[in-house]
Amino acid sequence: MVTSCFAERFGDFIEITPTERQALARLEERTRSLKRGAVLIRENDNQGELFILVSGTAMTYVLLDDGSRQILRFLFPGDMIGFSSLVYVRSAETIAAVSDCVVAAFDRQLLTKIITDHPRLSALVMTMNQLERIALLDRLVALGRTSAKARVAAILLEIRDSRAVADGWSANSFLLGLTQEEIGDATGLTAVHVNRMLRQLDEEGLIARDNGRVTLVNEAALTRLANYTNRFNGIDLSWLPPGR
Amino acid sequence: MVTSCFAERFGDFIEITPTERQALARLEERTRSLKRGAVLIRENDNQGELFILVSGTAMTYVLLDDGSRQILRFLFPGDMIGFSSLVYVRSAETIAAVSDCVVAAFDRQLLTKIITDHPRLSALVMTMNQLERIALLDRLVALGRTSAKARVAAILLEIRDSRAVADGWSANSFLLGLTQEEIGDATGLTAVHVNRMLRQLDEEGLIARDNGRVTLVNEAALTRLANYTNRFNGIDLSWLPPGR
DNA sequence: CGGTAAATTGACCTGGGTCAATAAATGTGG
DNA sequence: CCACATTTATTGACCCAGGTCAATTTACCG
Repeated sequence: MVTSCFAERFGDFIEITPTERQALARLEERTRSLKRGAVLIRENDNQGELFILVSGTAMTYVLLDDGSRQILRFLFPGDMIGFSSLVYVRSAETIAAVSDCVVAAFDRQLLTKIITDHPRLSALVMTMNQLERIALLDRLVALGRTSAKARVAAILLEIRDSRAVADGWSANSFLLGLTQEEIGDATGLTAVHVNRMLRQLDEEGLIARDNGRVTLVNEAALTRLANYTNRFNGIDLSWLPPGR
Repeated sequence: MVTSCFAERFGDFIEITPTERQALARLEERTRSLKRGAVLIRENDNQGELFILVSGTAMTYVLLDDGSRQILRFLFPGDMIGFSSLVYVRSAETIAAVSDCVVAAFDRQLLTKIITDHPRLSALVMTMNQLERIALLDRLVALGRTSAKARVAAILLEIRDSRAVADGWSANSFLLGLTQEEIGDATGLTAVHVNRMLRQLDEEGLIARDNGRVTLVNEAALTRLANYTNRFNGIDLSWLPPGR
């Protein structure tokens, strides 16, 4: 049976046809392993390749002149990587492995072919792009208008839910897999302040920590505090064209 | 001659075929006028319609429980509106008119049809979505890692360049068309602090102001200060499938 | 077991927020 | 075209959330 990380992402929503599955499988033929910290695409690079994350966690970020870093998004298995180097001559963001990862590389011409031959997959790719846009949107709101504590709470929930989708099951205790500096760079805070916020959330009984492992003790309160919405719910694919 | 705001957006890059032009024109048949301040789509709404902005300036924002607002993006003629209510049952963001505007409404089924019949237009829609994603990304970086002054400078440049694309010509003096409160809600600042930053930029000789009109006196310095990249340059459409 | 990356914590500082008062600008009805 | 009402812009005084710096401690790794 031909498999595809990307297809699995939407397995619960739609039935992929055999032809479609085959087309998607072609995207994941050439895999490559990355060690924690390795850079896959550097800002301003362009090698004309796209990727699908097969396993592990990756992230995208931008470095500023003063050396500070803004992490834009964490990536999980099934995520498509590198659209910004598709549309622009130079990539707007750097993409790097947060944990050891496996990625599948494919040429942009393969995407062009899918768009031409498989309208429904084309719509799925659009959907993925929108989901990603909305993840950015949520983080943007958090950075612009919520407190440090809320942002840290939000990222804990986001990581838990993203991992749940990739792994297929959800637990309220999980390995975070991020350093406090990474959390800070994602939330627009310093590592020091992230530490203080984690301690507070801990002291207030909202979470418990044990070496990288986080337990969401009071998820409802955390969700409220963080102004968090689980974006994996409420997806609507009723507008998709039929499969080919 | 059939016209399309959306098509014009990419007129410099590719030659649209007559059939394509016709398909796009169908998206803009039903227009509607909006008064400044009117809400087109409310957060959590869903009427299953998409829009193209024909004239004027609009914005998307999210309101938080405490009443604060984060403006995500300003929209200009040719922008497609409402993708988040396409992919989700409920819209993630509110869309409202910043100035009096005209929008064209079309049913999501029309988009489905375009995806099915016109692969190249489908790729163009994807491109638009990416451009929008990258606009969010730039703002995210600004909010997370740059100073208030830099963010205000960035928004001035962004508005100027966006308007230039929509109008087809660029000037270093333009009507901002935003209140300082709107600038604040877009940059994650208070209106009061936006005012202070504008004054500083003015005093430092980077800009000049005269009622809502802004003149970029030292654009190079402003660009450097803001860490600004003009995303209307460097677009690559070489991967697009041929037109039908 | 030494060496480095990551987490913690305290002391202190500052960029941007809050509150409040005033002045300009813009709109509205008559 | 005027008088009044409502936004919007401006400025000062003061405050605090989150940053900076520096010192330890703890975890991880060859």
